[in-house]
Amino acid sequence: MRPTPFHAIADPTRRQILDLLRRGPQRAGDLAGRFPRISRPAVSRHLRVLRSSRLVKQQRRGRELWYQLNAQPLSQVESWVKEYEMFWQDRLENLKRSVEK
Amino acid sequence: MRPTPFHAIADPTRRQILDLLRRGPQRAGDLAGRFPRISRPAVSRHLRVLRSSRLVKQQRRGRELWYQLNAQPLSQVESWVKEYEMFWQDRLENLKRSVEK
DNA sequence: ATAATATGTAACCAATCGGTTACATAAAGG
DNA sequence: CCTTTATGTAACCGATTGGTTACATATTAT
Repeated sequence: MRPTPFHAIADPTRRQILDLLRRGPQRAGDLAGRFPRISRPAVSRHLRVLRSSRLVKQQRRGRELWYQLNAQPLSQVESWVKEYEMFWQDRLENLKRSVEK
Repeated sequence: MRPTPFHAIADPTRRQILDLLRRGPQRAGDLAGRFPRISRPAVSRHLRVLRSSRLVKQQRRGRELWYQLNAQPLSQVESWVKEYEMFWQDRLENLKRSVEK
């Protein structure tokens, strides 16, 4: 079962990993090094979730594994959230809508 | 502990509840009625999660409880995702960025 | 008062999650 | 070859999740 991007970004560590990858591809070990409080295998498993939801791609280079951001699936999240924009952009409009009902 | 909006929208049923509430306030029972496959108490607990992450507000009207969308916390999700827009909008740019590194 | 209606909560359960330590695998270096 | 380095996986564990059924509470109707 492929986790939805909604599920993948629910975890704060996974969001942080994606944030790090915006600066460019990184090795698995480098990423793990950024999280002093959790073990390398834990990060490795977060990477697996991100991989299976297609948010990152991996590429072997010798014995190193480089992870690269693939933001595409996030467009699904954006388009969902976008439908809610009008509801917080002005509250008057929101209120009006409710009253009309 | 207040769940983040990221966590709240990770569950598909909760997203659907929010979708329903875009059309206007609804009673707890009406919402539950929209989900034939899961029990009313289950929906009630999803509502509790949404409540504690401030995505809905409730209002008593006699013996009915009306739920209303409060989209505000979703702006947090939107602004996070927004930072990734450029990464899927054109892949050439994305590729260039990687190569520069 | 009593019953009916609308809704939340408690107790329980199996599945999933996120972490750990120990082990497996694969490539590079001496 | 054997060792080191980089990384994933397995087994295990306690906490959380999402569902269920049974019960509690509050408000309206008879």
